[in-house]
Amino acid sequence: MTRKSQGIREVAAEAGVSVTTVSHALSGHGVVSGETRQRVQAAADRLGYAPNRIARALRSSRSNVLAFVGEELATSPSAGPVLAGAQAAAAELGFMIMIVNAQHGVIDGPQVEALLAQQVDATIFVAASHRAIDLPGRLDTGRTVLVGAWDPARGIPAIVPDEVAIGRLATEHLLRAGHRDIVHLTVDDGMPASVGRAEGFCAAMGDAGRHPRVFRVPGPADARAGAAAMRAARAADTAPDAVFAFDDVMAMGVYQEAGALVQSRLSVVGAGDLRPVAESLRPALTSVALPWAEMGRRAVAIAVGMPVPDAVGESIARLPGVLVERASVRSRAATT
Amino acid sequence: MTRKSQGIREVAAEAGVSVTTVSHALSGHGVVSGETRQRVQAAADRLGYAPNRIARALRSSRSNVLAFVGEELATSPSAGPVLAGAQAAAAELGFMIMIVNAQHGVIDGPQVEALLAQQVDATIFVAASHRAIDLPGRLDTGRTVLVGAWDPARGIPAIVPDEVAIGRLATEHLLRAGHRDIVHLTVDDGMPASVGRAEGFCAAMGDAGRHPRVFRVPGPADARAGAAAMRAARAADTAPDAVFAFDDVMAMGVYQEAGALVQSRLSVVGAGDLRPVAESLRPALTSVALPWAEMGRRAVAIAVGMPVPDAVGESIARLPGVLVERASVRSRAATT
DNA sequence: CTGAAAGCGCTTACAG
DNA sequence: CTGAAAGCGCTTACAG
Repeated sequence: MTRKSQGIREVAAEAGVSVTTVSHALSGHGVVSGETRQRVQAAADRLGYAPNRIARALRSSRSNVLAFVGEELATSPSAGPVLAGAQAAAAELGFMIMIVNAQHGVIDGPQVEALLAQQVDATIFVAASHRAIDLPGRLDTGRTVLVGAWDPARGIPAIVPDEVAIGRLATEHLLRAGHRDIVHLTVDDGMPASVGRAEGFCAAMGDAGRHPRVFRVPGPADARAGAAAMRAARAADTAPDAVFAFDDVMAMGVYQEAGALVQSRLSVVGAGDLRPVAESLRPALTSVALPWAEMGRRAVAIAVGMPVPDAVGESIARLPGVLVERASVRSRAATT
Repeated sequence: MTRKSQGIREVAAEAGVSVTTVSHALSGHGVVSGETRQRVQAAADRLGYAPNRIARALRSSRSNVLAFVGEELATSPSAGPVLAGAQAAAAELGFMIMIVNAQHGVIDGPQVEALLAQQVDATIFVAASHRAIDLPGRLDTGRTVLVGAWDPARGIPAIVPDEVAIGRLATEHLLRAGHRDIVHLTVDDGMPASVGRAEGFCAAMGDAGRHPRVFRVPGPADARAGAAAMRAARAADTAPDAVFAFDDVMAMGVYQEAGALVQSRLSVVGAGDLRPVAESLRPALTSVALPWAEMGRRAVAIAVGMPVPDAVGESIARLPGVLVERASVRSRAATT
C-alpha cells in the first residue's frame, strides 16, 4: 500500500536535478526553465510523489490548514452546510480543515491550544445561532473570521445572514403572488433573526402600501409557538390570506393550527429551508433558505486572503437568502 | 498576541537542562527524575510552552490527527452527530480531526492525496446511509475505519447501527405499553435499515406471540410514503392500535393520513429521532435514536488503537439505538 | 537558471 | 538520569 516513502530526494534523483530545483519546479516559487520543470514534473508523476505537507509546514511556517470551530456541531442546522461550503472552498485553494466542537457554547481550552500548536493559518468560528458573541481571547489571533455571529468588542471580520433581506424576500414573494393581507408570525426573543426578518417584512409591506401586522409570541420558535401565533392572528383579525412564519418549524405549527385553511387557501412561507420539515409538510412548504454554504465559502476566502495580524479591518458581510419554492404559496388575483 | 515563539530551547534554558531532557520530561517517554520533571514542567508553564505539533509530527511520523471523510456533510442527518462524537473522543485522546467532504458519494482524488500528504494517522469514513460500499483504493491504507457502512470486499473494521435491535426496541416498547395489533410501515428499498428494522419488528412480535404485519411501499421513505403505507394498513386491516414507522419522516406521513386517530388512540413510534420533526409533531413523536455520536466515539477509539497496517482483523460492530420517549405512545390495558 | 547548505522545532537512538 | 548530535522532509536565502 504505502509506497516506500517517495521523497523529494527520489524525485531529484529521478529527474537528475537537485532537491532545490525540484522544490522550485513543483512549488512554482522559484524560477526554473520550462524544460527542467517538465522533467521534474514527469519524474514526480512517475514516482507518484506529493510533497509532505507536514515538512512543508514546518519549514515554511504556513500549514495550509484552517481551523473550524463550530458550536453544537451535532445539532445545529447550520453546522453541516457551513462546514461543507468551507470545505469545498478550502479544497479549491489547497487548504485542509481541522475541526473542533464547542459544546454548549464553550470551547475547550486544551483544544484551542492544540489548534495553535497545530500552526493553523487562520480560524473560522461558526456560531449555532445568529448573535453577538465574545470570542475567547486565545482565539483572537488576528486571523479569525466569524460566521453567523459578530464580536462587538473586537474588530473581527464577520459574515452573517442578511435577516432583513430574508424577511423582505419572503414577503415580496407573497406580494408578487397577489396576496395583500399578510401577517408575520414570530417570536419575541429579540435576536437578530427575529427582529431582522420582522423588519424586512414591515419594510416590504410598507413599500407595497400595506399595513404590516406582526404577531409575536414568547420563544422558543417551535411548532407550539407557531400554532399560538396563528391562533392570535385569527383571533385579532379578519382572516389573513397569507402568512410569513419566522421559520419552518413555526410554519409547521401554522399547519397544525390551521390545516384546512392551508390546504385550501392560506399561503405560507417559512425560513430556514429545513428539508425534512419543509418537504414533508403538505402542501410542501416554500421557504427562504439561509446562505450557509455560501457563508462557509466566504469565510474561507477571507481567512485565506487574510493579511498578517492587525492589518485586518472590521467588517460585517451580510448575505441574502434564497427562495426555495414549493407548494405552499398559491398565486391569487391581485385585488389591491 | 502570539508570544515570541517559545520553543523547547527556551524551556530548556529556563529550566537549566538540555532540550533532550525537556522532551523526555514533557512527553513522558524518557526516564527523568521526578525533581527534574517538575522543574521542566514549571518552566514550561511559566513560558506558556506547548510543543509544536507540526515539528513533533515530522520527527516522530505520528501526526496525532485523524482524517474524517464524511459523505454529504451538508445534509446527512448523521454527519453532525458522528462528527461531534468523534471530535469529543479525539480531544480526550489528544488527537485532532481533519475533515473532507465526499459530495454525492465521490471523494475528490486530490483531497485524498492531501490527506495522505498530511500524514494523518488513520482515517474514518462516514457514510450518509447505511449500506455496503466500495472504499476507494487510496483510502484503504490499513488504517481506516468505516462508520455506517461496511466494505464486503475488504476486511475493514466497520461500525454500524444495529437495525434489528432498533426494530426490536421500538416494537417491544409498544408491546410493553399494552398494544397488540401493531403494524410496521416501511419502504421496500432493500437497504439494511429497512430490512433490519422490519426483521426486529417481526422477531419481537413473534416473541410476543403476535402476527407481524408489515406494509411496504416504494421508497423513498418520505412523508408521502408514510401516508401511503398507513392508507394501505387501514385498507387491508381491522384498525391497528399502534404503528412502528420506519423513520420519523414516514411517521409524519402517518400523522397526516390519520391525524385524528393519532390524537385519540393510535400510538406511533418512529426511528431516527429527527429532532425538528419529532418534537414538532403533536403529540410529540416517540422515536428510537440512532447511536451516531457513540459510533463516532467508537470509530475514533478503533482508529487510534489501530496497530500497524495489515494487522487489523475484519469486524463489524453493531450498536443499539436508544428510545426517546415523547407523547405518541399511550399505554393501554393489556388484553392479550 | 541551478544547487549546496542551513534550518524549521522537535524526537530519538546513542553515549556517558 | 542526562545530554550532544543526528535527522524527520521539506523550503529558502544565498552563491555561482
